[in-house]
Amino acid sequence: MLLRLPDPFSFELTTERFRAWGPDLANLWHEGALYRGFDGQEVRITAAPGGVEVEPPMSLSDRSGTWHRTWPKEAVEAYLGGAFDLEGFYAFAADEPVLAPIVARLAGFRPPVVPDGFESLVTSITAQQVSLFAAFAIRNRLIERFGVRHEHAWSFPSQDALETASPEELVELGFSRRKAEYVIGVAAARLDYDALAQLPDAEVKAQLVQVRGLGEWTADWFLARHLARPRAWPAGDLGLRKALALHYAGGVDPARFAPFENLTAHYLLLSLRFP
DNA sequence: TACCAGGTAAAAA
DNA sequence: TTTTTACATGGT
Repeated sequence: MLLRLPDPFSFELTTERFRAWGPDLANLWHEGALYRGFDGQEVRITAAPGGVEVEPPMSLSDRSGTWHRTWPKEAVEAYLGGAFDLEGFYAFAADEPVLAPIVARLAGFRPPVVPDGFESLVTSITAQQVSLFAAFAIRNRLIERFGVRHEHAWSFPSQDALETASPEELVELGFSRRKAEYVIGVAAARLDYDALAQLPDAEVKAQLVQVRGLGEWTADWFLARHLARPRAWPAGDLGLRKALALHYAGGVDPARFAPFENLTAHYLLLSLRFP
């Protein structure tokens, strides 16, 4: 079925993240298609005029036991960054000397959204301190060991699976002992992700950084990549700092990018990989 | 071989 | 209170 996405939309740029550091088993790019599990079922997403083609429809039964053919339209739309205000951002960026050529070159890029809060946090922990090549390698081994396999992609490991893992098992996959404890601790913490999604940015951060292993950088990326908050700004991110140093010698106040900090960060980072 | 890479908590000063 | 250190892997 065709899922329309707000124009402009570039499937190639939006899915680039899932190929940039090698395969991503939870968001698997294979022969021009993107595979991802939604509610335990694998969906295949391909480029199509005006949006993307999504298949197969999912089979669900309602309370009366009747079977319906349906599909996770809202989930896939959110996953592909459908909620971002690209039109507003492009109007804003047109008057900004650095951003104007970048958004022109990367037109249609919608930052993909991590559909699951727990997955977002654990993925960030794997990326703390190490290169993204190393992070993806370790995360893929975590997914193969504790996730659920579909035809192509895997569903990310559940909180149950990782809470009952031992630190030693995660160390075998390449986690440091301390990061293994972070992951298991976050699983055991059973954060109320629905409740977090209702809170303002600052309160989400305040709650997350109470959890061992979740610092400001991780909380900022949770706001940016999972909750898709427009004002999220991962100020401590090494890649973002590199992009800013490249374009704004002498420094820049992020307030300059308000209220599009999240999209600005994503476009600056992607521009490093599309110079 | 070193060194760096989309951090964080805990120890030491 | 501020500064320093340990951490483990993958690429260059």
